[in-house]
Amino acid sequence: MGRQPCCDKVGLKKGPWTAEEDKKLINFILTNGQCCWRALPKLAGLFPISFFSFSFFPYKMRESFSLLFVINLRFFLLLLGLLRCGKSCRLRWTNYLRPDLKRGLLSEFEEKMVIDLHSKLGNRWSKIASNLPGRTDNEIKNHWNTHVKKKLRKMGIDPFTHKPLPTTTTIQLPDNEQAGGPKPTPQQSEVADQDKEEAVVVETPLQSTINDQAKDGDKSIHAGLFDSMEVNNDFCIDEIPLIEPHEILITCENSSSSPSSSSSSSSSSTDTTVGGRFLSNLLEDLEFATTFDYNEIISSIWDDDFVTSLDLYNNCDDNSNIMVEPPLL
DNA sequence: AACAAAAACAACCGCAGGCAT
DNA sequence: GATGCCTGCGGTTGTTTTTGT
Repeated sequence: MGRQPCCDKVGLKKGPWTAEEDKKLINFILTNGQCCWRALPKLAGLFPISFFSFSFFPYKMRESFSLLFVINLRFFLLLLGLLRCGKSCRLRWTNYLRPDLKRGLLSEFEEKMVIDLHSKLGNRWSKIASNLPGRTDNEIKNHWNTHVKKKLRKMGIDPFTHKPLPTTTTIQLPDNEQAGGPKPTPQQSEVADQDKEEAVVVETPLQSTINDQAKDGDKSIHAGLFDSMEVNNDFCIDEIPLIEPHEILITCENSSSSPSSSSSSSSSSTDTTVGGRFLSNLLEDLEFATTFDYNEIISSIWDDDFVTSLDLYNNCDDNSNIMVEPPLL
């Protein structure tokens, strides 16, 4: 009895993500949190939030002192779902779109930490990444394979054993690399065993230094790291080129909605309300939506007028008619 | 300028482990 | 304990970008 594939691959898209796909994925996760990845592609196609609700936008505020509200009835029609498998969505989010990601090359300090941790943990990239906030296992793995290995070899250090290379040998790939990675050293095996016993923290010399810093106050390990490295931990939107800040649709509901109903959007997908309806109900409309022209729907929703009015409202201090829901991460 | 090779990076694949039934 | 599902992990591949000729 074989294991089921993670998804039905027929008709699913592969390869690089488009800005539109990113937009859908970000909008969905920011408003609904991360629910089960397998179901996400279908749900993410349901355009976010104020579904069939009335959105009130101040209109012509500059031309007239009388506040004119235009009922912006937007049929946030169900768009086609993301044609990606859940696994692909998860990878895209965790490796590229997550707001807390740092991007760009690893700093010298981070690189040293990676080397240090690799000497203890081997190729367990996720464990290594967990010690480097804002970095993903994939990123570290790639950096290791493209930069660090070469650098260590140049320095005469075997990147697998972390011991000095024999001086007379020419640089060549060790057998274990070609066979798919190093076998753990006794030291690494020991660490692996420790891990099995549950949450044993491997403290490297570098981490010890950080811990010492942390002891001076309430700062966490990572806070100490960040302080010493002058790292900006803010969501650096200009480092995520595909999505402009204003393109991220923020949940907006009118004042008649209670805060509690809004906050419920972080609950499970089956309970999540979207504009007063349940997602499960929305799913039923999927076939209805597919009868519309996809591009037409996209353009109608993301037209300049709409984005401008949304920005205007979000920047308004007196948001008496609107509630902006913070991203749920 | 054109092409090839190398490097860098993003994404995919298959497996393993955890959990619920 | 067996089975099925979901998620996370690590290795690998494919694509894009950069560099060299």
